[in-house]
Amino acid sequence: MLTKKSQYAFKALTYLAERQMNGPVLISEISENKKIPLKFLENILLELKRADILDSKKGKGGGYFFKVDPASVQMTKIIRLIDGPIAMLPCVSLNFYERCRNCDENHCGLHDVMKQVRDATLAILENRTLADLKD
Amino acid sequence: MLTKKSQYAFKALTYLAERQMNGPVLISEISENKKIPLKFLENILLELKRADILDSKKGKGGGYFFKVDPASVQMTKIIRLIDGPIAMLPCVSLNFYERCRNCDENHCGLHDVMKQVRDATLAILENRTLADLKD
DNA sequence: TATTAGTCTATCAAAAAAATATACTATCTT
DNA sequence: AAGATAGTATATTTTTTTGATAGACTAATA
Repeated sequence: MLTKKSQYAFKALTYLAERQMNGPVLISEISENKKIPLKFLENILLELKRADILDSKKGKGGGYFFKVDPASVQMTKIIRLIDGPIAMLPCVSLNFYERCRNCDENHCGLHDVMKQVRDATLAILENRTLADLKD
Repeated sequence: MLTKKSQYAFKALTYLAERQMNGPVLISEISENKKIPLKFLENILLELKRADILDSKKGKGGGYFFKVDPASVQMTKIIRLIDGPIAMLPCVSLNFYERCRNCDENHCGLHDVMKQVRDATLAILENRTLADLKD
């Protein structure tokens, strides 16, 4: 399951993507429209800014906006940034790999199945970008 | 990510599947061999018994054993029993569905993608049973 | 220089996950 | 029938993660 945090992130990003042309968007506007707790949203947007996906401007007329083309950001990037691993087991994760104790990855049936699930999942998510998420 | 609890469940079930012929297996034997906290394992096995996957015998010569053919139990059954939903969003879950507020499922891009991920995942997991998990 | 709006860091609360404790019941052996 | 074996049933505790909030600070603009 995705956490609420990453769901909020996707909603906020979708909102921003749709308003690309209108210049910077206020955190408070996103918060109200998408029903996301303001302070929580601040943290999320900041994280997305630090990851160079968004940028922001302070003061009057300020707000958040995309630093890069939404179509260039894979969904996997957001999930991994906010939630962490996409795979169902640490020993099968590409970006957050951890070896599993008590079982040999070469002969572990669970490992094999979960690797297949991971690949099937990535095949879909890597072909989707933030531009594909219209609400 | 699967919880440790369901990972433990899979390990224990694999161990039991491999020892089908030898009669009932002690909880303590599984616990030691698979390095699963004994008391935690007791709860897990009990849950699997209540779900009619395992059965048990008390007293000397007792222990746990399969009630049904391991080949007849899909992996999805275990995951849903122990962890709950397989889907990445509640609004896309078949067995634990919850409607999402603040977005229309018919026009939500996130919804669509996650539905595809769910289907791809299930396509794999529904074709695997406990008999496929050799360690 | 006042106002606007994002930044930073810390903290808190609630929920979920992981583990443990304790008393009880059924079954087998002698 | 007694004693040992081994699962049953609940409850509690601890730890981690998630979700949310607070408050002081900084940059930009009019």
